[in-house]
Amino acid sequence: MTDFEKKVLRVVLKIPLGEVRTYKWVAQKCGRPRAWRAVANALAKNPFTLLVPCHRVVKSSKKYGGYALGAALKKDLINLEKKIRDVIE
DNA sequence: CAATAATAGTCCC
DNA sequence: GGGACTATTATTG
Repeated sequence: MTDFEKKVLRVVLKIPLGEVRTYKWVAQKCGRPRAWRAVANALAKNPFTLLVPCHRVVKSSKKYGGYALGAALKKDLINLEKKIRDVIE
C-alpha cells in the first residue's frame, strides 16, 4: 500500500451514489493529472474493488472501461445504482 | 531498468 | 460515433 494508492481510494470513496467519474478525474484529484494509469493499478492490484466503489470509475464518458470482476458486472452495477438513487430520492 | 495495467486523446473514416 | 495508434505514470521484480 503506497501513499498514492491511499489518495486514490479516498477520492473514489467520496464519489456519490449513481455518479460515475473518469480515471482522469481521480488522477487530477490526487494531484497527478496524468497518473490515471497508476490509479487503475491501485484499484486493480488491491482487494478494494469490493470496498471502494471503483465500479463508478469509468474510462471516458463514452465507454465503461474495465473491471476486475467483469466489465459487464461493472456496467450493471452502475445502472443498478442509478435505479437505487432514483428510488431513495 | 523493463514490464505491466480496469486509460485518454487524437487522427481518420 | 467508432476503430486504431500513441503517450503517460506508479508499482513491482
